[in-house]
Amino acid sequence: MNFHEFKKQFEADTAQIYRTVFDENSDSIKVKNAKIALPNLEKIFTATLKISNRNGFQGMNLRGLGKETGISLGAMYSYIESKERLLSMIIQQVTASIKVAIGDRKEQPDDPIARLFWIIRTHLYLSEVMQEWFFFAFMEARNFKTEGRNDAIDSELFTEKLLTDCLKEGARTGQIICDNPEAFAAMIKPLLQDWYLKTWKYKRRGVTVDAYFIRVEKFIRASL
Amino acid sequence: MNFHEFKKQFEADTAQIYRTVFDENSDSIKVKNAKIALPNLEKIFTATLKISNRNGFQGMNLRGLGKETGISLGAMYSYIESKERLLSMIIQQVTASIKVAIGDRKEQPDDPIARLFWIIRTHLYLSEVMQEWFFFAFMEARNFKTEGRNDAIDSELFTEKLLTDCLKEGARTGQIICDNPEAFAAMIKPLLQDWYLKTWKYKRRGVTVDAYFIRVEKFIRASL
DNA sequence: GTCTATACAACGATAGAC
DNA sequence: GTCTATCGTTGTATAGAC
Repeated sequence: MNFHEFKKQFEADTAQIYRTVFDENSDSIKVKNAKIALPNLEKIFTATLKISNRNGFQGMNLRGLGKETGISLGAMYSYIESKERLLSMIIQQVTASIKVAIGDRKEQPDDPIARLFWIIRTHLYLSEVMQEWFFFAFMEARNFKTEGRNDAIDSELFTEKLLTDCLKEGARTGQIICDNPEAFAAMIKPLLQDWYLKTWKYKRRGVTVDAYFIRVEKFIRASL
Repeated sequence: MNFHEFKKQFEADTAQIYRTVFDENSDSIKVKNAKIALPNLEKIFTATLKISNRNGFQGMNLRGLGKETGISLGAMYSYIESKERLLSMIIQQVTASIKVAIGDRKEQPDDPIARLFWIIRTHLYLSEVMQEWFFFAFMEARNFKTEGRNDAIDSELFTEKLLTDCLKEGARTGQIICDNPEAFAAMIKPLLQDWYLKTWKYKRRGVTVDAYFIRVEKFIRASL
C-alpha cells in the first residue's frame, strides 16, 4: 500500500477517531447525542492541536480555545471535564491509533525483514496523516502525570519492541546479521520521529513521505 | 579527546557560561556585582531547567522558581526582567555553546570524514554535559517568539550544514560515495538529538555516550 | 445543550521598606 | 541587593438562565 491509498483509507474513517474518543470518555463527556457531540469534539481537538503545537499546551488557555472553536467556554465544559483531561484524551488517542495501525498481527507480513519495513512505512504514513497528533504527544507527554504516565513511555517502547522483534527473528533465520537488535531498533526510532517533529524542514525541501521512506530504508539496509 | 577529558575541561570552565550570560544580558540584569550575580544566575538557571524539563516552561511559575532557588520573588526580578527574557537567555546560551564547541575551524580536523565524526562526537559530548540545556532548547524553542525566533531553527540547520559540508567535500575528494549529502546529514541529526531527548532510556540501559558514539559511527559508516 | 456572568485561585510583575 | 506586601490580570471552573 502506498501513501495515496493509505491516506484515502484513513480519511474514509477519520470520523472513527472521534467516535472512539466519544465512546472511551463517556464518563466525562456530558453531551450524549452523538450527532451533536462528534462534530464539536472534532472542533475542540483540532483547535487544541493547532494552538498547542504553536505555543505549548500549558500556554493555551480555554478562552482562546473557545474563540478558535466558536464554542463558548461554558459549553466546552460539557465536553472536556478539565484541561488536564483534554490532554490525556489526546495522548491516549495517539497511542491507541499506533497500536491499531502497526500492532495488528494479521496485517503484518510474515517475513521478518518485510515486516520491519512494513512497520516503518506504516508508522511514517500514520504520523503523516496524524502529524499534529504525533507532534503534540511527543511534546506534551511529560505533562501527562496521571496514573498512566507510563503510557507515553510505553508507547515509545512499544514501537521499538516491534522493531527489535523483527531484527531478532531476522538474525535467527540468518537473513541478516545484527549483533545488537535493541541498539539497532533504538536508532530507527528517531528517524521515524524526525518525520513528524521537523515537518517544516521536509515540506520546505519538497520531501514527500514516500521519498523519506526510501531514504530511511536505504540507510537501514546498508547496516543489515 | 574522549568524553572523560572533554568533561574535565568543560567543568573547569562551567563558570564561563554564567559569565557569558552576565555579560551578554547586562541591560536586563540589575545586579552589577559579579561576585553576587554569578552564583545567583547559576541557581536560577539550574532551577529553571530542572522544573521546566519536568513540567514545561509555561507550566513553571516564578514563585515555584523562588522556592527552588531560595531567592525571593522580588530579588529574582533583579536578574531576569521578565519570564520571557529568561527563556530567551537560556536558548541563546545553548546556540552559542554549540557554535563555540563545534563551529571553531581551528579545532576541526582537516580531513572531511575525520571532521564529520569529530563534529558528531563533539556534539554528543556537549549535549551530554549540557543535557538539561539541550532538552530545554529543543522543547521550548517554539515558545521563543521574539524577533530572533529563527535562532532556534538556525541552530538546527547550523549543525546540519556543517555535516553536509563534510559529506560534500568527502564526495568531491572521492573518499566516500554520497549522492545526496543534504538528505544524509538530515538523517544524522535526529541520531544526535535522540541522545539528549531520551536520556532516561539510555541511562536505564547503561549506554554511555562513548558507546552511543560508536553505534552511531558504525551505523553511518555502513552507508558511506 | 448552549449561553452569559461570575466565582475564586494563581500568575507575572512592581513598590517600597530595609 | 534583598525582602515582604500588594497590584492588576488572567486562568480554570462553575452557576444558572434560556
